[in-house]
Amino acid sequence: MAKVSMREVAAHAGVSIGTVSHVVNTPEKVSPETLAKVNRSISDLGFVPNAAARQLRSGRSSSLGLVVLDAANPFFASVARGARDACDRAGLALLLGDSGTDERREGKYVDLFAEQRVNGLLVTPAGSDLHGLEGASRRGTPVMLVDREPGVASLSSVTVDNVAGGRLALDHLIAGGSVRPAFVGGPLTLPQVADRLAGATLRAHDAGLGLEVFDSGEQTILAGRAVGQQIVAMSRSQRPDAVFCANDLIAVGVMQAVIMSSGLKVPDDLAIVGYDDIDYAYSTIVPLTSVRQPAELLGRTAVEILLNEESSGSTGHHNLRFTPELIMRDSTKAV
Amino acid sequence: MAKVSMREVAAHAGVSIGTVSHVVNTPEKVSPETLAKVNRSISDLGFVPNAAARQLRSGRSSSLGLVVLDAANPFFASVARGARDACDRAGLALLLGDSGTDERREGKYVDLFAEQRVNGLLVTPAGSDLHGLEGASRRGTPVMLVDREPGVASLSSVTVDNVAGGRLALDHLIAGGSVRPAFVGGPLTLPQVADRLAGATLRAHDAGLGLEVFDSGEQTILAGRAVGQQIVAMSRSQRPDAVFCANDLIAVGVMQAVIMSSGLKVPDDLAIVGYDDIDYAYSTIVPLTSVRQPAELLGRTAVEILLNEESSGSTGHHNLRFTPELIMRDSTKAV
DNA sequence: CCTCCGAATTGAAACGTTTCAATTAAGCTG
DNA sequence: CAGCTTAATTGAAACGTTTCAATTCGGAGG
Repeated sequence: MAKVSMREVAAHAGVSIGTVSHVVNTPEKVSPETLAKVNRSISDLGFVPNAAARQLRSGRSSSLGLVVLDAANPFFASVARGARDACDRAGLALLLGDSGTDERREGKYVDLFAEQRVNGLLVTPAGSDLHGLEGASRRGTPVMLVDREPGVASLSSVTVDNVAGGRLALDHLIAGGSVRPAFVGGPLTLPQVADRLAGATLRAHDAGLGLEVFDSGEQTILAGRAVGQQIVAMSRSQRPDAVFCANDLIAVGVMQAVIMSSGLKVPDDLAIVGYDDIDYAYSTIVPLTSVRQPAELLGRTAVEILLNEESSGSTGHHNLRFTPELIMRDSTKAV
Repeated sequence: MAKVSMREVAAHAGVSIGTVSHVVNTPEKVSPETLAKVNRSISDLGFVPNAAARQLRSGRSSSLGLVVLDAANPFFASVARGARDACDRAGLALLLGDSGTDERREGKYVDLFAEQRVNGLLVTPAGSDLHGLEGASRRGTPVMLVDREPGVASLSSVTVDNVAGGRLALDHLIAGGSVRPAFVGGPLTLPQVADRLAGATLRAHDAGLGLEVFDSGEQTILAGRAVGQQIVAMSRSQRPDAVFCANDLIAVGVMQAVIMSSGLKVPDDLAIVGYDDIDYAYSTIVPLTSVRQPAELLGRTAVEILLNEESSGSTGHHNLRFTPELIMRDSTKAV
């Protein structure tokens, strides 16, 4: 209870403070008897080292900060898991912040982590303004963008190619015989959504097809279901024969609408492709075909690059882009 | 880049270090001109206060630690959100640790947070052994159990009454006309699951009914679907007419199995009650009746009690138990 | 013109570690 | 047993803040 520092432990064990420090950090350089004696005092007194003092003196923090848009989103949960694994392996602690897509809160976490002198900062920015992050980087906290291209900003990043993902999805739908594909997603201002749509549009045009766009507004099951009901209500000749959804939750919603409708069947009347390949995708009524993003790998790699840049003291920036992969299941026709 | 401390700022602005500290912490006690001058130096030099030094000197950490079983589980995501809101309001930062139901990792986080001198620690313990937490508490880090009764351990806690929850679910099923209810859940060794089953069994017996138990092993959609297929395959006379699932994911799995089967309908042939009322429960094909736990409230209250005990310096322990609530939707028959 | 007051600023002492040069002890070698 | 070498321990100086008593300064009151 009463604060107990190395001073008290040293007094209790009859050694110097320096020796106590050695016992805690480099026990192999201490004689066995002293080691035992000091360790006994430590547990007798209930000594807990003070991280602040240690860090102040040594300069090391042995932790990393991660700021995500929404910790409850399965995609980010996976990213966080990958980052955590990489940190574990490097003996670092991972501090997690959830911005809730709020730029103000994001800034608060960035400042907090910078003051903690974390070894590095992984951020999926909520807004379009990256100046704050560039500032933090300039002030000495290495910053890495996750799932976001740096654009003109001079920052490192790890991303997944969203344009390629959109192309991949349309490839598959067209190969399956679709002549009237559509896109469901939103908000269309989100870089991730816009790029997926761009890739899909490109591929459709290549095949001489159009691509009708349904703006779902949000990326939720409910929003998807609303669009799905709209699609189901269309006349047979107007109705798309396949949809590419910007995210699995939207896809699940569309699927629900189709299945609830009396007559239509997935994939015969409407083929569906989702995005992210979240764990739940595998468990939908009709297992969902989806564009998989290597979420865990994204998190893991971000950490590894960060630590690498740091130890090599390299000044340049790394921008790594992964390629997504199509996971075929029953919600689309086999090729 | 080059380390810049208050010393450099003071030199650059031509004032003393103490004044710089005042500018940062109590700007109202500094003359306007000095304030402006120093603030300018701060941004010119890119000064970022060192949290370690501040904390070492002041003793305050202004942060709280939360260790959950699984950050990807929607229930814990809600708990974390509630805790975060309460922390925001108190001007504290929330540090999140994910034990992944691994006692070793949990211990690592507890130690880490204790060394950081967090103001308090919220933990949902992975194992049955609470001695480590009692130790941390004795050594000066206030500990609060979340969603776990302290048993003989002398710790504070915030929980939801699982026995009452089970009773509530069966109440509703029986009122809806069920004469052959069943329970689906697992592992049965998990305190939360065992208590829900106990409450349900009690209520069924009160009504002179039995309660068949299906052990799902895990709490996932897939595990639930497996049990569901088993139920669907039973003869009409053997088959339960209603199931109470220990968790919403299991319930979703059971529902999928029933809907995929040709003939059966929810709730007419099988009524289903879930547990947790996760956001997805509202979005299933047949909206799911569920026992709601006040997850956000749990997190928020845990933080508030912790801060309260601390400021009042009370030595006693508080054990608060919430009562769950039934949310009726279409997966059960209206009463 | 002297005194006294409040506001603004300063100086220096902690806070609890790590780290490294310096010291002591102890064991070998010849 | 003198002279070395190595291992174990010690002492003291940082690290970058906060905090508080002490100081300075410009007026207001007498």
